Amino acid sequence: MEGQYGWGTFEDGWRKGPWTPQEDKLLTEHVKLHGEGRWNCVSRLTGLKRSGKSCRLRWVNYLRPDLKRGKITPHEETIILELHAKWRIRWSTIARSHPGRTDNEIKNYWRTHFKKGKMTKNIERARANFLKQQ
DNA sequence: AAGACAAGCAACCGCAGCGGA
DNA sequence: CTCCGCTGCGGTTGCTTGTCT
Repeated sequence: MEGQYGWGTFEDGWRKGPWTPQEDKLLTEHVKLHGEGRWNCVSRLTGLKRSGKSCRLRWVNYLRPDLKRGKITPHEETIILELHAKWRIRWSTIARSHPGRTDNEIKNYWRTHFKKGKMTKNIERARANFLKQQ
């Protein structure tokens, strides 16, 4: 298995950096077999040299079968704006209310599209709409 | 064609909360 | 009650890709 890890490095016995298709496969099979959770056991059970933290992140943000992937549509953007008006920076809560998208994805989208003063009017409008519905 | 810069995104880090021993 | 390990969350970093000059 040596030599196929790209630039990933080892630290304290754990591998870090980008995931390989082999690692993805191992993790996917593990979740299929044992379900989500018990992330700290994944390395022991599968032989993956990844921390539980890293495994959970990879699964939640990339491997989950119900993920939509692809670009965020204007409709989804509106939903995100409204949810943000409601929950502010509770990304995980927003993600749960918006199936198919991850908190990391929403957070990244927000930071690149809205944060730097861009589309402030839209954000305000969404917040006003939300408050009106209260 | 090539270098500089910006945007997008995957992944890591530190911390807090929770539950079991 | 306290300690410790595990999980989840929000913030941040840095690599990759696209665009501009």
